[in-house]
Amino acid sequence: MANDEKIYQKILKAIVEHQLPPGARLPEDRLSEAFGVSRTGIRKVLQRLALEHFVVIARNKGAQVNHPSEDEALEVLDSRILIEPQLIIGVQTNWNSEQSERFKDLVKEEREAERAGDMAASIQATARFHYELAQLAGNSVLAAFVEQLCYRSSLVIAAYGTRSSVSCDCGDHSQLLDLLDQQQSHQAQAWMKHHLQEIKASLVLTSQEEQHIDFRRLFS
Amino acid sequence: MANDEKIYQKILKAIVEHQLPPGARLPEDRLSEAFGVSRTGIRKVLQRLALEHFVVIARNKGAQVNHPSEDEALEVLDSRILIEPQLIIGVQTNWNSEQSERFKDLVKEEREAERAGDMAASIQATARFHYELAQLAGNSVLAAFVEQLCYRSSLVIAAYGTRSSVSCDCGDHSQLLDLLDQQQSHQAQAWMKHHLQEIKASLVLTSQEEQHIDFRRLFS
DNA sequence: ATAAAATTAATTGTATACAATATGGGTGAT
DNA sequence: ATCACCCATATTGTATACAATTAATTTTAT
Repeated sequence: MANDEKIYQKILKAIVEHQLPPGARLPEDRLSEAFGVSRTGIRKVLQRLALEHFVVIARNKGAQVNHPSEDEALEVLDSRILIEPQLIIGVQTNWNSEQSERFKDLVKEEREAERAGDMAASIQATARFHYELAQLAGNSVLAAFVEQLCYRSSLVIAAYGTRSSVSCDCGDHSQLLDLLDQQQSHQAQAWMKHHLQEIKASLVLTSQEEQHIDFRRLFS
Repeated sequence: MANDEKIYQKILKAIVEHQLPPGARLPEDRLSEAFGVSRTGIRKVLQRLALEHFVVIARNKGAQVNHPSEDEALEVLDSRILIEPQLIIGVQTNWNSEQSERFKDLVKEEREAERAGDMAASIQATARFHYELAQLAGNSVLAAFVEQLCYRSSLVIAAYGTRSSVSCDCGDHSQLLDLLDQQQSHQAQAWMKHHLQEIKASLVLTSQEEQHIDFRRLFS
């Protein structure tokens, strides 16, 4: 793998695993000495992360981890609700016992991470479950977009999520696998939609988070 | 607008309008002298175009306009078929006479460009119709993705399209506007799906384009 | 004359230097 | 004491220089 790519992966991992919280500044020279490359390589990575909405770059002010707005948070989840259930149709046609085993392993990983209290691993495993499923639908253009949306969801959860958002306790991913095993694609589709709506509903949007609080009203 | 952004827009325009055909090389120094900036700025733009699949960058070999594979071509269209009809629901709820007028103007632009034989303007207007419609659905995350898909479609048409792909002669966009005016959202949805399927069907996938031709068989 | 090898030219990859811009601290005036 | 202004510091923006790689051309040997 190219060196840039490695740096990109490491920073992205730190962001989606909530090691770098929304709003954290990412100064170029600090990163360049941390990774042992010049600012040139760091800039390249930061620009990419910015295009993918993981960081925001303000001119002459540098990059910081994106703190998604409430609108953005909802739109990311709504996008997944619109796309992922539709992909189940394609997933079902490519479903076989081999895939079934593979995804059962993934669920096992999720469970172990959650049991161990390893939130970072838990977040990664959950996202992987969703976007590897998307890949199975056979459209790599859509799968790449869903992958991005899954990672953006991790960022959304960092900003607005609760314990239940990450651990997905609206039921287990294994329920979906059972439905796929039984060829109940229509129910699997409904399950996916409901699952994502639960995640969306678990977000706490305070709706006044530093967006011009009306002090006059507050203190009179 | 930032200088980078202007250069990005110009190169992207040249690509989607088929001024720069698939496969065309994009040497950094040539571009840097053309735009009057150093290679640094050009590289930034090329990296972005690469992430968005408009160019491909081979290590130590530079950038060239992407020549989408047949798979990619079909997947781009399939993605639009999956998403855009769904967006019609949201479009209908935000539809009013003001929007109706705005889109009628856009269709007029399309017609004039086609009548004048200005293919570049025709391509631009057609793409705009689709992604401005997507914006009206109220989800800017999805709208941005659809915008990208529309531009990628222009590239797909450059590679595999026929006359009918660009001029969309499966009927006119104004038909959709009529359905929206009459609140026939379900039919509008069906129209959109059919419209995109027509574009997909108009592609000519020769299925042997320089992918290891069997010379022995050919000349014996 | 052909094919392999070596050299030259062209192009990209990376680091560094300098300029431009924003941020924070401090001085001075009111 | 407070506010405005200016300077110092830190950080990003852009250009350039040099290294590394690839492609092309010439040379040389068979």
